[in-house]
Amino acid sequence: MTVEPTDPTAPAPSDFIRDIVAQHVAEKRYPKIVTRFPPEPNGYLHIGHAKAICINFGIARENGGTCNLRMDDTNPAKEEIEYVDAIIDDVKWLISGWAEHQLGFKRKGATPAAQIVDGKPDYYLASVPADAGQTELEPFFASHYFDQLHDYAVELIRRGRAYVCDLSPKDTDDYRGAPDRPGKDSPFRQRSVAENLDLFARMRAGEFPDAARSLRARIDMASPNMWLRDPLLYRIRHTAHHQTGDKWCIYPLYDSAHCLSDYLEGVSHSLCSLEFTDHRPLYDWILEALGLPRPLPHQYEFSKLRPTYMIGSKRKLIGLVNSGVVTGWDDPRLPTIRALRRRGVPASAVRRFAIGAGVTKFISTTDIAVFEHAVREELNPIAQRRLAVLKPVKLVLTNIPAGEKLECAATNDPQSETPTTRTVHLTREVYIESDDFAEVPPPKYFRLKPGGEVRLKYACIITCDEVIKDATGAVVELRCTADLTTRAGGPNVDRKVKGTVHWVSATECIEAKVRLYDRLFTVPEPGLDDDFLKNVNPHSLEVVTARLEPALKGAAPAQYFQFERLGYFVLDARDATPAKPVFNRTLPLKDTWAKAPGGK
RNA sequence: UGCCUGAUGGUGUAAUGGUAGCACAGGCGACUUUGACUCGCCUAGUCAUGGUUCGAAUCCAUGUCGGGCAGCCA
Repeated sequence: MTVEPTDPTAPAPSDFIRDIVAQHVAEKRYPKIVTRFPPEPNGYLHIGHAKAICINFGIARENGGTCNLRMDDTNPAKEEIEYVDAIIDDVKWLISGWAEHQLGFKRKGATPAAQIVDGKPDYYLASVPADAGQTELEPFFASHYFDQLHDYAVELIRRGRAYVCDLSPKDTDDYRGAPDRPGKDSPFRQRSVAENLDLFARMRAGEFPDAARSLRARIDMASPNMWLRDPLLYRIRHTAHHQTGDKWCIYPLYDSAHCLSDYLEGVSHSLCSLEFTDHRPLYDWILEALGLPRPLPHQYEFSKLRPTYMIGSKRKLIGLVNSGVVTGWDDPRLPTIRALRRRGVPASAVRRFAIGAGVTKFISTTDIAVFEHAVREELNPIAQRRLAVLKPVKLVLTNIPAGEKLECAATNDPQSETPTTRTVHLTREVYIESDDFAEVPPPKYFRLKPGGEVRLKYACIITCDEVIKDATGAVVELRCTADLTTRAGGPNVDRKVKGTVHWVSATECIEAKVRLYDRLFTVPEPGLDDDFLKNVNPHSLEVVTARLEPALKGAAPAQYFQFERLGYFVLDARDATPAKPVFNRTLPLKDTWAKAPGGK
């Protein structure tokens, strides 16, 4: 797909959902296109969520609409406030520069307001742009609708569409039947409206212990769709909620809360992943049963984004963190948004990848190479070039006196239309990459070898005269001659040699810890195996002490660098200090040589 | 042996009854003071079988294979 996700003027890529939205826009079915991104605050966002974010915000963006960020927090037992801030932060980062004007928040503390529409009572909570700024804003919370949700539940009872059921959880299961076997009616199904109203009020008042009773929709215990077999709407949970404290001891379930939350916010298109397909008839049933006055939202499902070599399952992610395989939720090897960000992946690259994967109902796995391509595609034009040597070997230019500094102009941004340069100093002693020298070179090796020539990038051509080894036979020093006539401005600057090699001055460089990350797993689909920990790549992290050119001393977090011929790097925002820089390798450069028979 | 849902090169995706295209990956070559980038060329596909039609990836039927659903999780 040839989209430019970062270009705000780019035409929207078409897919089956966008086609539907376009049709609704054409027929003016809704006053405004409103989508939503509804994470449950019980974990961190990951690359899979990025797809949902891109679809929901993308469709809002393309239709002059809004996408509400809503915490789907109807289960106090599982959710924690700690995740809320992280989610907000991740979403804002991901849409920044692309769809931040679409982000819908609400005034702090706001709840849906009662209104009359077409003579009917109604509740509505409008969004305000998150970038409006004048007032204190917050995301939406399903828990902030508990009053209205409760009123809707009461209305369902009044309409004879819901009842209080005294069946235990175990009996409820038994009565439900199985996919190929109809369930049977609860003995409490025919209670009177008055009795149901009374019982539900007493549930709310806290008269019954957890799970003693529940509120159920009265639909059809013989439905082939399990979710229509009198699904639970409310359960009793004597648990405090991070938003509502101990105000409630009954909490709505996903199915009763989600559709109504969408409605309350004026959502037009509720876009979610495939596993909710079976819930859609229930989503529609609840909204229709209530006879609501405004246009109803509708749900459409798409398949998740599953890149190879990554895992999306919350449980497995927790397993990685708790087992100590990774250092935390933002460990750069993880597919969480925080981790990707720390690793040096720009938000635009996450978007490019997520959008490029397309929107379908086909359950697919996306080659991680597509992700890596998207990252390089975004980084190549913007990353500042620098020289760094990861695994140094000393090289002495015997014809340059100690103390002499030869100025060389190094290009910062070769992809720019107006490239700029900085100065690096060529000195008598430099470091080059140990990979760039071979005493017995493989075929087609055009780096440095005994008696061979190579260009020190931005400097000059050198010849290797002598190889010095230690007692164990390891190469400790290369003694070379520099041909200064091949420097920029020199008479032989245009002399060609096959190989060009990066280097840093041994006397001017700085030391830094550099983390070389590789994919976390050794198999493309680690999630397939329940014992996925055994597929962890033991070499997913290598830490080296590298030598960097002095310009890197002033590096700031979120500055993207390309260490020439090596890859893309960023300062580690968490562990680096001014005195002790730490860099993370985002990705290595593509390396055709490494794939060649002689290469590595 | 229930309901829902899907199937296009190795991977992902487009073609909405009219030339099966794009991207990634892979291969070859050009360029190169990054074995990067860029550029050129190449490899490779409609799940199967019937049917409708002048014409089918697309519509119909049957089959095969994949995924989801039996939480008081979302």
